[in-house]
Order: sequence, then C-alpha cells, then structure tokens
Amino acid sequence: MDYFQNLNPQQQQAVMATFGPVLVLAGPGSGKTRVLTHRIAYLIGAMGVPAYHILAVTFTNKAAREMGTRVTNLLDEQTQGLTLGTFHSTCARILRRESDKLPIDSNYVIFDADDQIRVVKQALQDLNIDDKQYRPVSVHAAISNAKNELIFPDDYKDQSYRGKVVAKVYRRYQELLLISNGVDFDDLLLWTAFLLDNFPEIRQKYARRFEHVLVDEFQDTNQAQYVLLKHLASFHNNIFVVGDVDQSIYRWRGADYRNVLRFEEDFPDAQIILLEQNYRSTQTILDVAMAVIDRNPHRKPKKLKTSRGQGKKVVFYEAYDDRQEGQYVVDTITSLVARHIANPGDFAVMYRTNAQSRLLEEAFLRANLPYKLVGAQRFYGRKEVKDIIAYLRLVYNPGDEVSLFRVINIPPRGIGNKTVIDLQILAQNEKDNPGKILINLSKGIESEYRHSFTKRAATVLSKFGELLTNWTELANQLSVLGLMDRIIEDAGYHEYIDDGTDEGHDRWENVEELRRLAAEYQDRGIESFLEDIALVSDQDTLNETTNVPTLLTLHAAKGLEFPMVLIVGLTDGILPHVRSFEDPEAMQEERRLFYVGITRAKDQLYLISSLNRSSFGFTEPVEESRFLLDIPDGFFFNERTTRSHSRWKTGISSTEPRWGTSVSKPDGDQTPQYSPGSRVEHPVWGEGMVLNSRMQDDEEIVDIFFEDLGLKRVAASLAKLEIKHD
DNA sequence: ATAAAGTGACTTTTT
DNA sequence: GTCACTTTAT
Repeated sequence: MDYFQNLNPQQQQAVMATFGPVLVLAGPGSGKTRVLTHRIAYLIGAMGVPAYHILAVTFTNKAAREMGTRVTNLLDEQTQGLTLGTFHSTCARILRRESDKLPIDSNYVIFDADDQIRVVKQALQDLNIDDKQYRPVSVHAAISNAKNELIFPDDYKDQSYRGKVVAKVYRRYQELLLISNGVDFDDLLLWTAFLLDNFPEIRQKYARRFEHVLVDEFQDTNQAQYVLLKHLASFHNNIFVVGDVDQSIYRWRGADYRNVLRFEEDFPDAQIILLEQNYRSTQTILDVAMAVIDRNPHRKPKKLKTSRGQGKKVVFYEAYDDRQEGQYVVDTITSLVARHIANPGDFAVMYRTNAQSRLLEEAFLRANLPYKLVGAQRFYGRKEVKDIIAYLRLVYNPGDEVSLFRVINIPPRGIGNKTVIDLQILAQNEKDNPGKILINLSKGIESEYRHSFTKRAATVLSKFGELLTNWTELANQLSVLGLMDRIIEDAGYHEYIDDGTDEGHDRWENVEELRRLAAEYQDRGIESFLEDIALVSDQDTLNETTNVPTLLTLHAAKGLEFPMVLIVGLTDGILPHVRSFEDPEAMQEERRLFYVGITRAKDQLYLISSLNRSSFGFTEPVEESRFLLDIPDGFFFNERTTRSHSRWKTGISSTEPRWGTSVSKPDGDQTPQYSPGSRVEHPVWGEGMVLNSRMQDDEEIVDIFFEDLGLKRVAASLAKLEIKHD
C-alpha cells in the first residue's frame, strides 16, 4: 500500500513526519484533510500503531465522519478502536466513563443553548436579580467565557460590581446544572480538563493510551481545548496539529488563534510544515482572497498558488435592495443552469447572518426552485422537536428540571402555574428533585408528599408521575423509537400539535422526521441518541447527495468547497457586521470570515451588494462593504458600478466616514421596456438574458447576463439592444 | 387554568 | 416583523 500516492512533497513530509510535535500550517484548499487522513492510515498501516492508540479530534461531526470513511478507504480495513470525533463528543464519552470522580452521574444530560439560557434565567430569579439589567444572554456569555478559560465560580475574580454579580449567578447556574444532573457545552471541556488536571492516574491512563494525538482546525481551539490536548499528549508527546490562522473565525466562542503561536513556544522542538499549494480554486479567486486578507495586520504574508490557471473573473452585482439580491441569485443560477454551464448543486449562497436566509428562501420559493439550507438549529429548535426530546431526556434522567418544567403541562393536563411553583418550592424545601417527587406522588396514598398539595393538584401531578414511572420502566425494554412512540401516545401529543391546520400538519411532519432519526438508533441506546442530537452542528446536516443549491452562513461554509460561490449582503454593517466596528480584533475576524467565504469557490465567485437593506422592519440606504474596496478593479468581470468605481478612483479610503449617497429608486411612473427573463441581442456582446431593469433619471438601466462575458449593466438608450422573440 | 391579546427586545456567527 | 414573555379576560 502506498500511503503517499498523489501527495506533493510537503504533504508527504507531513504525513510521515517523525514523532514529536508537528505543526502544519495549511492554506485553504491545500489538502489538509488529505494530510490528516493519510497520516492516520500511515501510522496504522505502515508504522504498525494500533488504531486504539490514536486520537483524532475535529470540530464538527461531519468532518469526523468524513475522515473516518477516508481512512477506512485508504486502509482497506476497519479502523476498529480508533478514537475519532469532535472535542465535545470525545469529552462526553470520557465524562460518562469517569463520572464517579465528578459531581455528576453517568446518565447526565447535555443542555443546549436554549436550556442554558433558561437556567441562567432561573438563577437570576433565585437570586432576585433584575433580568433587564443583567440580560440572560449576556450573563451567559460571561459565564461561558470563564469556562472556556477554565475558571470555576470560586476562581471568578472580576472585582467590578457587575463582575461580582456575574460570579454569584455563575455559582447558582452551576448549582442548578448539577441539581439537574446536567452539563452545558462548555462543561464537557471544563470537567474533562478538571479531571485530567486533578487526577494524575486518569491523566496517565489517557495520556499513555493516546500515542498519537491529531487535531484539525487547530486555530479554532480555545484555552480549555488547548489544555486538554496538552494533557492528552503529555506522555508520548506526539501531537500533530493542522491549522490556518487566517481562517480563525470563532473568537466570540473563546477560540484563540494565538494557540498556534503558543504551540510553537510550548513545543520549541516542533516541526513546522507549510502547505501553500492550492488545489481548489482558480488563481483569480486566490488573488482576490489575498487582496482581502493582506490588509490584516501582524500576518506572516502568504502566497497562495494554484496550478488551475487564471480562471474567470469575479462578478460583482449591486442590487437595489436585499429582496432583489435574492432575485438576482435565483436568476443567475437559473440562467447558468439553463445554459449547462453549471449544475444546481454546484452553487452555494453564503451570507453573514441567519436572518438573511429568509429573503433568499423566498426568492427560491417564488421561482419554484428547490434548495437546501444548512442549519440544524432550524429543526432542533422547533417547539415540537424540543418537546419530544425533553420527554426523552426526562425519562433518561428524571433529575432534568429544565426538561420537566418544559413538558409538565404540554399538552395541557391541568398543571397550572400555581401548582408548578408549589412543586418547585416543595422540592427546594425537601432538598429533593421535582421529578422524583412526581414519581413518589404516583405511589398514591402512601406518598408523604400527598398532603403538600390541594387534592386537585395532587391528582393531576400524581397522574403525570405515573406516566413518568411507566416510561422509566419501559426505557430499558424499548428501543428509542418504541419509547418515543409510547410517550407520544400516552401524552396525546399527536392530537395536541396536529390540529388539522396546515401548520399543525407541518409540526407533525417534524415529529415524523425525528422518529425517522430515532429509528436509526435501534441497536444503540437512548444515551447515544440524546448525546448525538445534543452535539449536532449545522454542518452535520449537510448532505451532498441532492443536486440543488446550498444556502449557508459564512461560518458554516468553513471546510467546504463549491464550484460556484455567491456571497450576498456585502454591505457595511452586515459584512463587516456593525458589532465589529468598535473592536479592531473583531473587525479583523470579519475580514477573515470574508476570506473564508471567497476561498470556498473553485471556479467562479459572485460578490453581491445592495443599495438598500431592510433591518428591524424598515428599509434604509446602506454603504457597500469596505472590504470590496480592497479588491482591485482588474479582478472584476464587469465594470464596478458608478458609486464604488468613482470612490475607488478618487482613492477615498475605506476608513473615512461616508456621506449620504443619493439612492436611486425605481420610478413608478415609467415602466421599463425590458423585463427580467427576456432575451436581448447586443451589437457587440451578442445574445444575453435580462436579469433586471429599472428606471433611473429617465433612463432605463438594464442588467444583462451574457454567457461569455458575465453580467453587464447598460443604459438602454445607448446600448442599441434588440429584444429577441423565440 | 387557559386562551387571547399586548408588550418589548432583538439579529452576528455555534459546539 | 418575529419571537418570547406578560397581562388580561373568560
């Protein structure tokens, strides 16, 4: 078996690098996944390292799955025993095994983002803190940041007034999680790091086991992850990390690309390998990417090269507003597909914020075109899906208060607010768990809690407790799907959500989808099911099988590639986002985000901006993204529009304040002569398709797509266009 | 106890 | 222009 087939010299060097620390700095499209998979295969196949002794961590399940299949293909055998997963799922497994050392039980549940906010709210309420002044999301962010830096409540040292309040909330928040036998995402890392820090025998056990530790997307690790890795590699010292500081886009989540620099300091004997040869994009795309990223300060300049040739120029389009942006996207895709220049599945439409997807989706729906949207949140965030999961979580771990109070009266079963509060107070006084109190109540007359409630309340509560008891007993006998169906049946959930309306039908469809997912867990238990769905990322839901365009955020696009990439919303305030204006570090990250988007493109790039944008209900004029000004005109296919063109020429820097520009509006009194979709003949450029037309100062401005030239914007009176009739 | 109607905050990005 | 949370009416 040749483990170096189709690898360039640098890639080969990385694959068979000697043992010890290795840092691979890999530019976009330089084959870093290839290097990682080949190295794992090489270690197992050529070096005889048992798969059991190898640990490889990624950031998404999709990346892990992909690596798994590729390694298996290379080795032509099962890679039994290989530990390959995300940071979070790997930690989750370690915690289940070692929970006896920690204040959690092995059947702990993982609280998602929504649950975490609920717990913060509860903590604020318990401490009588005003949640208007201390917004749950912002308090949670502070707690999360602390956890990412491995700071426990007792070590929280912010002495400002606000800091002291946060410390109190943090302590209560953590108590509440433990009462529920739950952990949040950050806890998975925090508790594992705690375990390895404080129990030498456990650290030894794992550090000895993992002869080789390999890490993907190393620039996105936070401090907790970095410490974790150092512990895990502490015995054999074979740590192989791959990353690119220019693609670090998760600072807000605690990621610190400085970990790459820290790695060089902490492992001075590390081998450093550079992968610069790009196999993905055309040179034009790489040049544009470099023009953008080179403006970031304190970078080691990097030269991206490809052997793919210059390729086509970049198409720039300035739409009237964000709605028309969507129309342009759909028109462009339709037109290129109709001409057999590309397949629908070749396209990806990328945007900065999730909110932007709505108008795009509407444009696709109007045109009756299928698309796929990357975003697990969409599905798992649905009320009906969360309800069912909450039921399952509650059965798996009756201590889970968040899930209990979520479903205690869903569907309505006569347990009102008053009763719920009484139950909470009782639980607090008795230092018992509300879920267990319910189960106790279901014993009927013998229950000591019977008299703590009114007769009516005791009846409804014990009835629910009875259901819970039954399900808990069934949990061991039934499959996940069996249990789920039983719960839906007993709770009357189907009738509750499917009320005969269209929306009701949709809601039930979502439950059906969840049932299909559960069906895949026939031979794995409820534990795997709950863990997997708690740790799915947006990217994980993406499957390449369908030949339709993909809609996704720039963040979700990292690690992916598409022949045709359209980036929309290139206006100041969206990209770069307003929230980054005051913070230079954040602004640099916005630039990296744009860079990541650009470098996803293999063949052609469309950059789309608009003159007006609706935000917060109203439409207002907006400025073109300052990043666009950093791209020299020569890379664009079409003429830049007057507005940006003149600014480029006069050399007004992107940092200068901008004056209000006159915004052109379609004139209602005059009707454009050329309608979108119609075909026209241009004396020089030949045949093209009208994508858009609008009146401006008594002149019709027409955007026409020509097969060979791309998009052109012309004034109808000057261009001598001829309308073609089929 | 529950459904309907009103208020107010909110939009970065996600394991 | 949406969602979640609160108040009010039945």
